Amino acid sequence: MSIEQIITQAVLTAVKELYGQDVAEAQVQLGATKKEFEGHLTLVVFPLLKVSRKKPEDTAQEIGEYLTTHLPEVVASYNVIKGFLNLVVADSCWVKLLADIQQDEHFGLTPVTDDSPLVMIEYSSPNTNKPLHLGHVRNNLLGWALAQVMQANGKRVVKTNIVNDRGIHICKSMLAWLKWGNGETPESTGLKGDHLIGKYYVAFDQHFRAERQQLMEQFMQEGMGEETAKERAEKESPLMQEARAMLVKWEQNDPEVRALWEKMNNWVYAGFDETYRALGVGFDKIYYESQTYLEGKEKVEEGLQKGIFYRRDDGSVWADLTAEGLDEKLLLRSDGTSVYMTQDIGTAKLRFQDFPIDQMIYVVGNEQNYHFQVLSILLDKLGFRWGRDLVHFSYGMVELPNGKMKSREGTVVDADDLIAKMISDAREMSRDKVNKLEGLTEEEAQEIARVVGLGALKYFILKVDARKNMLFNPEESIDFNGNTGPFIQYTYARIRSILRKAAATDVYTSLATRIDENANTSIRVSETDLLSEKEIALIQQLAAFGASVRQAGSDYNVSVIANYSYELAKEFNGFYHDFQILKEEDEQKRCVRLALCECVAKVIKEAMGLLGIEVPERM
RNA sequence: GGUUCCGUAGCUCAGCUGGAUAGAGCAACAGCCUUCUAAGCUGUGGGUCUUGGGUUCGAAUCCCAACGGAAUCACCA
Repeated sequence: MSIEQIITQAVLTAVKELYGQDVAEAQVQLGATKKEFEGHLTLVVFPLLKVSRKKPEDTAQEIGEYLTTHLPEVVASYNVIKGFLNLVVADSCWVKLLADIQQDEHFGLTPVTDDSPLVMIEYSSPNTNKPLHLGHVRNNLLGWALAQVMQANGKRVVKTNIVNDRGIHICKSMLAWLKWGNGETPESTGLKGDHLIGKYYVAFDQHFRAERQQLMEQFMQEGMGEETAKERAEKESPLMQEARAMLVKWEQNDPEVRALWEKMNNWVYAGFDETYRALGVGFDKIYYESQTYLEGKEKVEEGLQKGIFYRRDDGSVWADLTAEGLDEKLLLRSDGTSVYMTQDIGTAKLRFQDFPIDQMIYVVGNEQNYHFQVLSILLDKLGFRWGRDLVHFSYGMVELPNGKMKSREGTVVDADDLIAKMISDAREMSRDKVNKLEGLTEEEAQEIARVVGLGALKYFILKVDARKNMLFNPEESIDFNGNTGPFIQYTYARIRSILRKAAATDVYTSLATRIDENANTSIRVSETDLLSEKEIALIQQLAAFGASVRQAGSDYNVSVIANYSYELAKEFNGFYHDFQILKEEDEQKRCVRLALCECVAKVIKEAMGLLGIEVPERM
C-alpha cells in the first residue's frame, strides 16, 4: 500500500470514530502539499464538514491529532491552515519508498499479459504522392507515443498504418512523370523516392493550373460566368481527363498502369521507410487501401441487404443518420465506386479478421472529426463490437506564423529537412560547449547529436496537448534550453556521469540491501537528519510516475508524460545544485542520494521512452 | 447557418476529475563555474485566466449566453 492509501484509509476510520459516520473514499481529498507550506501531503477537509459539523480548523485539528496518534510511523506531525490539514510524513517512509522504487524494474508500469485487452492503433496513414511534412511528423510522434503509453498501461498493442496508395492523386504524379520525367529514378537523380514523386505531383499541379486558367479565360470570352467557366475548365482540362482515364485503367487492372503504379509507389515506400526510421517509429501491420477498398463495398452490400443502408434511384448507396442527429452519408457512388468511408469500413473488416480487437484508436487530424463520428456509428450498425467505442485520437493542426501549411504555396515544412536541421543544430550546439564530448569520436558525437536533435523536436511537439493547434515558426529554431527535450536528456546524462564515477570508485551499494534493520550497515531510517525536504520532494515526484502513466493512458494524453518528465528533471536539477552526492562524507546520506540519482535516471529514461525519445549517456 | 474544438503573462505553453497567493519556458534585466557536465542554478519585472451571468463554503476549472479564432457539414481523401 502506498503512503497515500494508508493515510486515506486512516482518515476514513478517523472520521468514523470521531464523528460516527461513514464517508465515501472520494470525499477524502489527499494531494501533494504546495511548496510554500510545510508538509508533504495535504488533506482538504471541506468535504468532511457535513459529517463533522464543526469548523474547518477544528475538524482538521481533530483528524490531524488522530492521525499522529494512530499512525505515528507514517504521520510524524501536522499543521492546519484554514481548511487544509498539512501532514508531515516520517522520513523512514520516504526512504523505504525510495528503496522500493529502486528495486522495481517496471516501476510505474502495468504489465502486459496474454489476457490483456488488445488495442489497435492506426497512425501515420500517408498518401503516396508526396513526402511527409511536419503535420505527418506530429501524427507519427503522437501515434508512436500513444502506443507506448497504452502498453505501459497493460494493453496489448498492435500498431498499424493504412497507406492511401490508390486514387486520382497518384495518377497525377504518374502522369506527370510519364510526360516530363524523362525516365528519372531515385538512383539517377539521387533524390529520395517520396521527394521525386512529390516533385511530379507539383509539376502536374502547375501544368494543370496553367491549362485551367487558359481554358477559363477562353470560356469567359465566350460569355460564361467566372464560376461556371472555372468548373467547366476543370472538367474539360485534358490533363485532368488523362489522369481520370488513368484511374479507370488502374481499376481495370491495366498491366502497364499497374506496373508503373507499383514502381512509383515502391519508390515512395523506400522514402517513407527512411523517414520512419529516422523518426524512430514503426508498425506491426501495414494495410494498403488498394487491398481494402473492395472489402468495403462488400460490407456495404451486406448492410444494404440488412436494411441498414438504402439505395437511391441513381444507384448510389446511403446511410441515413438523421436519427443520430447527423446527415445522410454517401457510401457508394452512383457508378458503384467507393468513397473514403467505404474504404475505412473495408479496412475495419480486414483488421478484425486479422486481430481480436478490443479497442480501436485512430490517430487522425481533427479535420476528420465528423468522419469518425459517422464511422463509429456505421461500424456499430454493421456489428463491429468496438465500433461504438472507437477512439478518434483527434489532434490539432501544426500552423505556421501566417496560417496553415499549404503544399501549393511551398510553405510545407518537410519532415526530412526538419530532422536534418535539428541534428545539425544539435551538433553545432555541442561544439560551443567546452570539453563536453572530449575523447569521443566524430561518429559518437554525431550519434549524440542525432539523439539530442530528435529529442528536441519530439519533445517540442509532444509536450503540447494534442487536441490543440500548435504553432511552428520556421524562422526560430527549436530550443535546446528550458522546458525542452535536451534539458531532460541533459539531466539524464549528468546522472549517468555520476553513476559511472560511483561504480568506478566502488562507493555504491543499493539502498534496499541496506534497509534491513539487522544489518550493521543499515540505514538509520529512524533518524530525522537523513533526508532534506528537497530530497523528499524528489522522492514524491518519483512516486508520482505511475499516476502520470495511468492518467496519460486513460485520457489519451501523452503530453502528461512530457510535463511529468520536465517536473522531475527540474526537481532533480535543484537537488543536484544544492547537494553533493559523491563527495558527501556521510556514507548513509551518500547511499540515499545515489539511490535517488539512479531512480531519477531510470524514470527519466522510461518516461522519455514512452514518448519515443532516447536519452544519451553523455552530452 | 448546424455541429465540434479552442481562447490563461509580450511570445510558446502547463494547470481544467472544482480547493490555499494561477505556474513553467522563451524574450528582458541582475547574479552563480579552482567544487560530481553552466544544454544547469538563483533572483527581478510581467495576469481583468476573452466578456457577462449562474451553481458552490470555494470557479481558470462545472453550466448558460455573448464575443473572437479554427475545423467540418462533397458522388475529395
